[in-house]
Amino acid sequence: MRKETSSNALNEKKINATCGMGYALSLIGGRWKSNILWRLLNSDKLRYSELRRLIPGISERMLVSQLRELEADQLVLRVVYPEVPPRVEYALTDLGKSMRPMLQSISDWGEMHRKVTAED
Amino acid sequence: MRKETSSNALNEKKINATCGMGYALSLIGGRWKSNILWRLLNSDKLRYSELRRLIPGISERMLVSQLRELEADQLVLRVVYPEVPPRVEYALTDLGKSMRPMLQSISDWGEMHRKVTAED
DNA sequence: CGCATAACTTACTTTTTTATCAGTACCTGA
DNA sequence: TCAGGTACTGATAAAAAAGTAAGTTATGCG
Repeated sequence: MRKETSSNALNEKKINATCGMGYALSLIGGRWKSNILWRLLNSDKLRYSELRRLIPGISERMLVSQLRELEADQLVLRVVYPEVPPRVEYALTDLGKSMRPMLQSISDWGEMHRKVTAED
Repeated sequence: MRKETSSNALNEKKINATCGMGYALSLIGGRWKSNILWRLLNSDKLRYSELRRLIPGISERMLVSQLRELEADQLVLRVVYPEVPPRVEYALTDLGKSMRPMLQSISDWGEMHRKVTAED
């Protein structure tokens, strides 16, 4: 759980309140979020079980919690079909889709950095 | 300290090895890094004490450790002047400067997201 | 009835990251 | 000689993030 009054939490809050960059990173910075977002950017929508299969190594707990956070931040839409067995589909919202150029530039820069520093 | 063989560490390693985005985020994702990088982007070079003053709330230990990581990742250059009292200046490397468009796009998107979600 | 299935929960532990706070070395000017 | 500035280091503790493993729910099918 989060302790809202710790220096830790307060520092994070202060940073995010003043800096768009810190704020944005807090939204996409979870361990598995980039991976999840990447999958969703490349396919219209995905079921929970598809995401689980596509992302090797992720636990159910992590998959759910990252999805819930993305949903709370209005980046991902969760659609439940009242069937048995259940079916739940995840898709990017418009706000989520607006991340594409940013995510692309992060990805490109990362690959560039990796290449450049590998030469040493 | 880091335990290189934990599932946690292995997961991170695997993600970063395959995904430029995860890799890039691991370089700029520290609590204070965006702040430090922002300052350095906006001024040619800064002394340790200037950074400390510019970034309210950061502890010396955090400032040093974040700078050291940035240095290890070849994003920041550390120049020591053998004077008394000591003078140490930090500046972005060329690789560091190459982050500007990426950081700008992260920042812009963050501000946009904040504005849009504040309307609810 | 009892099993299978999808999409989760819950309880708990481990690992990682941040914070706190007290040093250190060096010379200098008073 | 002694306080003061600069740029740190180290030990320890607190907080947060991530991982592990075992439930849960609802229902259609054999």
